Formats: sequence, structure tokens, C-alpha cells
Amino acid sequence: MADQQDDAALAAEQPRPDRRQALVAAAFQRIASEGFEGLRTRDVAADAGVNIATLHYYFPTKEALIRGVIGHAMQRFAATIPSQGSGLEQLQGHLRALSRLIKDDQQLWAVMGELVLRAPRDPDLAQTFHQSDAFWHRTLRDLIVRCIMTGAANDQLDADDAAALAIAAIRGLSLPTVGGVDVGRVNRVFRQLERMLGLPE
Amino acid sequence: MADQQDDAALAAEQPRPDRRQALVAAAFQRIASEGFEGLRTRDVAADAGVNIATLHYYFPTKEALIRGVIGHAMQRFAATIPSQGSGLEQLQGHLRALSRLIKDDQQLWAVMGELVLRAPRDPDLAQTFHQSDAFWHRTLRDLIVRCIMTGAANDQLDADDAAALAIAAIRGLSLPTVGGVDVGRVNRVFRQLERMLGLPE
Amino acid sequence: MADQQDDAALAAEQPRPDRRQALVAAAFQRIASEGFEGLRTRDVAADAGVNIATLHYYFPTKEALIRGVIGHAMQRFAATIPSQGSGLEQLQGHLRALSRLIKDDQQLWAVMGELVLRAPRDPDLAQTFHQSDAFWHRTLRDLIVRCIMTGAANDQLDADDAAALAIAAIRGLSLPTVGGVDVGRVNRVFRQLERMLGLPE
Amino acid sequence: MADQQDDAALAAEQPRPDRRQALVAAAFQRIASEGFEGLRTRDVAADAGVNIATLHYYFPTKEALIRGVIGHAMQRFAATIPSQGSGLEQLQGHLRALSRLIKDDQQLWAVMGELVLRAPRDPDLAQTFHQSDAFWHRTLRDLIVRCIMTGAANDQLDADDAAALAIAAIRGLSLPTVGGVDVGRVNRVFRQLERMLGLPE
DNA sequence: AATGAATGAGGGTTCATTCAT
DNA sequence: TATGAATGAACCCTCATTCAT
Repeated sequence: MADQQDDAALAAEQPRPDRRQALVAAAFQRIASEGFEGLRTRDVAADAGVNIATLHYYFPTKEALIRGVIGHAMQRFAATIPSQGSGLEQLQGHLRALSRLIKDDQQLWAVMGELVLRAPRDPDLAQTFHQSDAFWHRTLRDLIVRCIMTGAANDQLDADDAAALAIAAIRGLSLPTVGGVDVGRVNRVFRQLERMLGLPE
Repeated sequence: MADQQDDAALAAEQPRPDRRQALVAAAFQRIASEGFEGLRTRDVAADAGVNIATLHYYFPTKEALIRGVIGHAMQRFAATIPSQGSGLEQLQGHLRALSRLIKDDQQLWAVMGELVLRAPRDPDLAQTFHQSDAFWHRTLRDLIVRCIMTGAANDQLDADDAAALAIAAIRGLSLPTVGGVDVGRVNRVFRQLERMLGLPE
Repeated sequence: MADQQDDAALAAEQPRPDRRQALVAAAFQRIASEGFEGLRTRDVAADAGVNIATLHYYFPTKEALIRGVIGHAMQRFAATIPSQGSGLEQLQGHLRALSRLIKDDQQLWAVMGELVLRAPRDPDLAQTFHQSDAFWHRTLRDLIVRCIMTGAANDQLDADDAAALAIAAIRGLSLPTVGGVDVGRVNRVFRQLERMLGLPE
Repeated sequence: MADQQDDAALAAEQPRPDRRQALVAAAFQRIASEGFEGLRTRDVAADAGVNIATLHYYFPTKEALIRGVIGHAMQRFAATIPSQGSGLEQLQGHLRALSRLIKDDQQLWAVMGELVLRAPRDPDLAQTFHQSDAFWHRTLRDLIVRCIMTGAANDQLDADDAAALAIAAIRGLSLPTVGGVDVGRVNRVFRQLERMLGLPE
């Protein structure tokens, strides 16, 4: 019932089927493929290979399960922001990590899209997004400023405006698309973004 | 509930109160505020002031009603693409129309967001978006090319890449946000977009 | 949806199967035989010959259905208090009506018992019982006083005490018993009650 | 949840904390406050401070637990019937013990009420009540007869009828009421009962 | 053209009970 | 002796849809 991260860490390789995590993963995939509109606790339980009552043993309500999914998604996203290296390295690292994530992990973006749409109706989630967005904007802007100061970026830029455009573009790219990501389009956008920032190739 | 004879008598000459349109409008607003997740045919019927059975008289299924909403939304969106004037005028006109639309008509964007997320699970809708996107991309690219050729835009640009970035950014901006649109952010993004394109202020 | 008494009155002999009433009747019988503990909306719907969703069409919640049953039971009980005739006639009439009701309509008493037990957990019901009890006590006491004044009852009685005892005894008799009412016991109690009051046989 | 080794060590010599009794006591109180309708084994286990599985170790089924409660309640009730002294002393003693019990131990009466209502659906319980009632009636009748014979009671009485009325009245009084027992009412009823029997004050 | 009444197929949640430890 | 985990069977309620009128 308490923090199972520790247990998992101690026990190394899947000591027992961690139901909690399995349920969150199943819900995550269901949301990615069917949306919140199509999220059924019975399906999640079935996907995780447990009885529906077991789901409620770990998550008292559907809402609680959704909270679990939100935490999971946010955590994955936060991992794309690097924290070491020069400004240029960090900026390029961040953009490339995002580019790869968009191409590799469509499920994550599908879920993030669903979360964004849900936010206006979910105060907690709205708060989470608000903070996460503000932090992302500040981080990006500061990286751009550092690049400008070291001559690694176009010194005509307004760092705030550029950060806003980059974030909007990445948000737009991350929206789920039919038949898989259009890799060409993703590359185009990131290429144009780097060019706009004046980063070295 | 009462006196419908009278109403009918009075309205005899009128072109008939278009229930269809009223129902689509009601569904549109419901989707904007509650999302597809919270769309209930009964609510739509109630908002339109008709019995639930009447809704099914005009739209045999919930899906049919949703088709109606999709058509309505797409039509409103298409109206932002201008078709007359010089390349620069059209490009600036388009961008400004979008900027205004995002700030003025949040409902439309909320619905568009819901539609985008729905597309992967709705082949028809996916097709619609695919065509609309391709058309939008071509239009934007051609306008940029014309601006470059008339010296009104930065001649270093790859028109395809720039169009892709612009579209992605607008898509990203259009996602619904909590507590209303952040006007400053929208302005920042469009300003940076115009600057990137090298358009005169 | 509005008052159906009028409709029924106008249409005389069961013009159409009054679902509302049928559902209340079915719930009443279920409570009588299974208690609140065993009251299942599905059973009630089945007994009334309708789908479970139809039950919820008439009574939005189980609680609403229970309110309907309470109203029904209270109404039946109130009918035992006569309102015309001399004090002695009314008092004897009341006691005999109760005696007959206890012997004839065990279901009513089973339901009343369930309601009494439910009252401490249902403020509305508690209020209803409180008023009904106070009214019953006053009515009975006044009847006894009138009988004493006309020489029809034992003039040594404290009317309040006698009314309290009568009510308690009737309450006790009304508790459901196994294998049908013990008619001998009921007769004994009413006989002793009349004797105590000093009423002529 | 922790340190049960220690507790066990400390309690080694003790006659063992009787879980059985604790569980019955907890169930008794739950039934008194929530009724059978609201009786949940999990709540009982929680109140007794044990795991739900532990409850089932002592009582294989909910029914078994309920049997335990029935035994407990019946035992408490039987204790009000005195067995020594003159007829008058015993009769008065019994009535006064009941009067006090009703006023002091509302929980017992709440549970008895629930049991009475349950009896028609529980053959065992019905049998128990049947025997208990018959015994009570005989005891009371015999006491009344002895009082009449010693001149301590009204010699016009039919002892059987009087006993039946007394039992019915006490049953009626014992039904749970809202906002606590109405002491005035209880006193009134017992006073009138003694007066009817012609007992000396 | 419009509606009140009715329904089948679930949807989330609860609960007594079981079982490996 | 005691428990955390797991479950099957229900339970109340919802919702898109249908049909007689």
C-alpha cells in the first residue's frame, strides 16, 4: 500500500507482478488507443490480467487510477529535459530528445493530448500543466539566452518569443496523427526550429 | 409542452425553425465545454429544447450528430483561408485571421482539439483532417513562396519547412487551455512567426 | 409525470397499467417479505413486469422509490382513524379497525416495522413518524377524555397514560410474526385494552 | 499492525484476548447503529481492530457472526426475568428491570427490534423468539396469578389477557425511536400497566 | 414532425468470501 | 493465529436507441 518504488528497487527484477504498476500501464495504453472516452475499468483490469475487483483494491475509484496515469505520463515527459552540459548542448539535447520521443513513443503523446483536453475540466490536472508549462518555458528561454550570450544562437532573437513558438510547435507536433507519425514533417519542423534559433547544424 | 398547435399556427409561414442546425449548435457547445467524454444526447436535446426522440428523428444515431458537428467545425475553420489579394496580403491576412480566431472563438478550438484526438479512431475524420492539412500546407507554402519571390519574405527560408513549423505552432496554440486563452502567448507566437518569415511589420 | 390521481379518477377502471403505482406496490411487497435489507431494484422491476431502466424512468433513485412506499404505507395507516360519530363510536371504531388491520394486512405491518427501524437513520422518515405519533396520541387521548365525560369509560383513568399504553401495545402487536398473526393473542390484547378503558362490550 | 510479537509475548499468560467476543460486540454495536441493512463485515473487523480475514477465521460466514450476536442479545434480555422473592416482588422487579433497561440500554432494544423484523425470514431466530415469548408469557401470567391469589393484584383480571397486553406494550416500547428514548412515555406506559394490574404503588 | 414511455447493454463500485503465506 | 491480496457475483444507475401514438 505504501511506496512500492523502494520495494521494486530492492527486489531488482520483477520479484512479483507489481499489480499497481501493471494497472497503470494498462490504463495508459487504453487511454492512448481509445481515449478517455473509451476508458473502461473492466478493460483495464482484463488487460492487466486481474479481476475488476482487484483494480478497485489498488485504486478505489476510476479517478484514482487516472491520477496514477497522469503521474506516470508527466514523469516520462519530464525526463526529456537534460540538466548537464553547456547551454548549446542542453538546448540541442532537449530538442533532439523531444524529436526522438515524438517519433518513438506515440502512445505518450496520445495520452498527453488526452490530458491536455481534460485539463479544463480537471482543476488538479490544470494546475499540473500550468506549472509544468511555466517551468518548460523558463527553462527553454534561459537556454536560448545562454546560447545567444555564447554566440551559439541568433542574437536577433527575442528569447521569450522564440521559446513560446518552439513550445507551441512541439505541442502541435505531438498531437496524435493517423497511420503513425509523419517523420518527414517532424524533421522539417525541428530543422526549421533549429535554423530559426541559428543553432549550428 | 403546451400550446404547440398555436406555435405551429404562428410559425406556419416561417421557413421552419431549423431543428437540425439547433441540434448541431447545441452539440457543438456541449463538446466544447464537456468534451466527447461528456457528450450526452439527452443534454443536447434538452439544450435545443426538444425531446430526445426528436433528436433521433433528425440524427438517427449519436454518430450522425457528431458528423454534423464535424462539418460545422471544419466549415468555420476553412473560412480563415483568404483567397484574394497579393501573396503578402493573403499570408498576413491568414495569420491574423487565425490569431484573432484563437483569441475570440475558444469554443471552436476546443472542438477542433477534441476532433484531432478523435481522428485516430475515426477513419472518416482522419481522412478529412488529412486532406484539410495537406491543403493548408500547400496553400501556406505557396503563399510563402510568392512572398519570397516578391521580396516580401526572408529568401533564406525553406518554404516547406516554414509552413510545417507554422502549422505545428498554430495547432499547438489551438489546444484548449485552462482559464481562457493566454493572449500574451498567442501574440508572442504569431509575432515570432512573422519575424521568422521576415514579413514587414 | 404530474399528479396521476386525477388521471386515474377521470379514466375510472385502470385505463392503462399505471407503472408508478405498480412499482410502488411491488416495492411494498418486497419490503414486506424481504425487508429493506433484501430490497433489490431489479426484483421490484421484475415483479412489476418492467425493465430495470423503466423503474429508473419513474423513480430516479432507489431512495425515491422508497419515499413512494413510505407515502403509500402512511396513507393506508391514516385511514384507520375515523372522524365521525360519538366519542365511544370513534374509539371503538378505531380499535376495531386496527384489530382487523393487524389480522388482515400483515404486509402493512411488516413494512411499518421496517420503517420504524429505518427512522433513526432517515431524518425525513423520523419527522413523519414523529408527527404521526403525536397526532395519534392526541387523537386517542381526546377520544378517551370524551368517553370518560359521557360516562362511557372508566373515570379513574389518566387519559394520557392510557393512550400511551394503548399505542405501545398496538405497536408491539404490529410487529411481524412468523407463520402468520396469532389471532388469539391479538384478540386478547384488544379485549384487555377495552376492559382497561372500561368500555361497554 | 506492527509489533504483534511483543504483544503476544506480553499477553502470553493472559487468557487470550477473546477476539470472538470483541467481534460479536462490534457487530452488536454496528447493528444497533446501522441496522442489518448497514452491517458490513469489514466495518465489524475494523471496529474490532482485526483484519477482515481474521473475522472469517472466527466466524466462517456473516451468518455465523449474526448467530453470535443473537445469542448475545438474547442472553442479555433473559437476565431481566427475576427468579426469587414473592410474586409481587418478582412481578414488580421484572417490570422495573424492563423499564430501566429500555431507558438505559437503547442499543439492546435497537438490536432486538432488528431481530424481531428478521425473524420471519430466519427460521432459527423465529424458533428462538417463539420459545422465548411463550416462556415470557407463561412466567408473567403465573406471576399475575400469584399476585391475584395473595391479594396483591386486581382480582377482576384475566391473567392471560393482562400478560398479553403487557408483553405487547413492552414490545411496542422497545422499538427504537429517534433522538433517544422518550422517558416520559416509557414511565407513562409502565405506570398505567401497574395501575391496570392493581399493584400497590 | 414530435413525444412519452420503455428497454438492452453495459459502467463503476461494493461485498462476503477465499487462499497463500 | 493472522493477514494482504484477490475474486465472483451482484447492485444501483446511465445512456443511446426504439416504438406506439
